[in-house]
Amino acid sequence: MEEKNSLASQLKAAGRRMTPQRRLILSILDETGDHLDAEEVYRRAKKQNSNLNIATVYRTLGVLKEMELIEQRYFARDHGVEYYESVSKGEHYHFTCLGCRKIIEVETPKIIQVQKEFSALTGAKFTHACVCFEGYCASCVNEEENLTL
Amino acid sequence: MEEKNSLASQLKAAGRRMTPQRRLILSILDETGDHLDAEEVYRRAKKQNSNLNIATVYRTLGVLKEMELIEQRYFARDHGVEYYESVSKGEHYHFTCLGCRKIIEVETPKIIQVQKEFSALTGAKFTHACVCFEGYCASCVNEEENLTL
DNA sequence: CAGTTATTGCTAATGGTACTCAATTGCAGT
DNA sequence: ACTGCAATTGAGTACCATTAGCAATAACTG
Repeated sequence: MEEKNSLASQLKAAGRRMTPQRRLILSILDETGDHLDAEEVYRRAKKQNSNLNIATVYRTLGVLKEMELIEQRYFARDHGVEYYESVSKGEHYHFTCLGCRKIIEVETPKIIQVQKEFSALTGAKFTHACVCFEGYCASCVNEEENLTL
Repeated sequence: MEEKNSLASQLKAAGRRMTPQRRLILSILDETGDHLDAEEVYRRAKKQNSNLNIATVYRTLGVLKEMELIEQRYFARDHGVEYYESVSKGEHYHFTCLGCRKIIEVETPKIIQVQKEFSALTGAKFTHACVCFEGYCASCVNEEENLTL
């Protein structure tokens, strides 16, 4: 309830309003550990509000992103689609397995280091880094080897 | 001519044919230092072959990528569009300035290090890393400061 | 030179996202 | 609680980069 109040007041501060749709969509992204695209958010949300429209999902994802409550991601397998995840997780990156489509999260301080070095060198200021890795996970590498033998 | 022969035979090896359109499109990507999207490749190529069709550009970019003669890039400013550049350059990444839209190339071994560490840790095999940075370059940072003062 | 088949050009389709607009709803002030 | 107004919604449509289908053309083989 604390959370809802804070969300409502954050919205208000930005001249926006709290609506059931927004609450619903944010709760879906907060509760899942997955990375969802607009379509999947829509599918899940529609179960609880069958009247919901996909346009509202896109709009809501937009405002939640603007308020930095969720983050936009792209995955190597499909750069044409935007995925979202809640910001509550720490800084991390994504490895997509081309074999089984699994997404493995990669934690490393090195990306931040690159940013710092580049900033120090050039004076540039970073706002965002999009990093996605692509390849085959250990078990898919093994399967592939078995096939080619 | 050595090059053309090797390209032709590479194509042949893959059951493909050499065509003037393919030669033209590859030469454009080879000669420019820029990052071009399909539309821009099309615009430039059309000057030399006014009959060329955009679908051919997309198809050709596809085969050149498959043959690893060019690489696909995405930039933070516009993830909905694919950009291409010739592979002749070394490993590098891109920083897009949100102020002036300039693209600065970032060279660092750290990304490769991340891949190696992750591979060692999990046994995964990398095929590709998509890294794009976004922010403001030094001169745009300065301008911004002047504005807000 | 002829036959096979990859490739081209054209056009229409696709798919994710954004826009328009009338109807609805949240909320501040009464 | 009631009103007024601006923000939001749902529905439909538009948009734009990319892809697919297909008949005509052209590149390589013998």
